[in-house]
Amino acid sequence: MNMIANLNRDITPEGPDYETVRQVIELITEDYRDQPSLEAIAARLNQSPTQLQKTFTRWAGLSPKAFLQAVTLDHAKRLLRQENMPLLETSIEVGLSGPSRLHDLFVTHEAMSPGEWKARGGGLTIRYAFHQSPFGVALVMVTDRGLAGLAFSDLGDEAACLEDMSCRWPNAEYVEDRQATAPYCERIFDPGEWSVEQPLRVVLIGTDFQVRVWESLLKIPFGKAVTYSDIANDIGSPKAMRAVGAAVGANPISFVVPCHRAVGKSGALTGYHWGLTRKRAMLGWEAGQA
DNA sequence: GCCATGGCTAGTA
DNA sequence: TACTAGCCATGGC
Repeated sequence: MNMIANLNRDITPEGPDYETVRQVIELITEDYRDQPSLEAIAARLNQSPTQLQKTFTRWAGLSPKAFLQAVTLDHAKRLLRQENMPLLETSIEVGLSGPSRLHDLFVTHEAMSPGEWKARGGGLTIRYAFHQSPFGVALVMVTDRGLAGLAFSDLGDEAACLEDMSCRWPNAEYVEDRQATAPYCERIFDPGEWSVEQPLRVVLIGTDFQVRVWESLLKIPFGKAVTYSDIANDIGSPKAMRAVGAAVGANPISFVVPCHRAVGKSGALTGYHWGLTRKRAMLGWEAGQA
């Protein structure tokens, strides 16, 4: 698995490849009509084309051109069409009864009781810290029951990011604690650490409906995509696709609960709480690991 | 009233 | 044909 090496390099502070990647995707997205050449992009970023090519390929496992193709409408449509059936079969048992193979990052999850949800985090101690990740700065939040939150931020926006997350559970007590969060962060972004024996523990804090949607998201395999209405079908409310969209958007544990794998029926990416650019990056990166 | 939806229609090139 | 803008039913917040 070459992605292990990729990730380790990215997590070190001196390997902020994501920043370069982000700018490339952004540029291409803005100017996609005139399909800027590698030379043109490199010039805009003040880098040599070969250097840019190398950085990008190291990060994504894909050349910039191939990466771009992986994030286009056509590709997303193909993903949806060929795989539509087996993706969300409700065969997987979810719940507290031990590790389920929920997408490739093995996860056990438990949901908060309605009472705990209503308390808006009251009585809960949440430890958090910012870490480097392949997708920019990551805010990791844990409780003693497991991972509760994962968010992303660009450099300099950490405060807003923390604010965004902490107002979801306003009554919780927040403690900055790198010691507590670091092991989670390493597990999540290092696929070598993904194992059935020691699944990642996550706590889903949300309404009943939201938790059902998030459980459904956990069933989407790595590198695949489903539509919002697929999810609506899966949870038994086929007409609630719009509500599903809202619930997907409220997912507090991005990446681990793969909300970036939900796209519109047309294959359009529609939205992403942490920025469409980041959604593209995640989808393209996953395509490159196959 | 909001919505990270989706389906339908009518108007363009 | 093919793409777009507009309209609205929908369900959970």
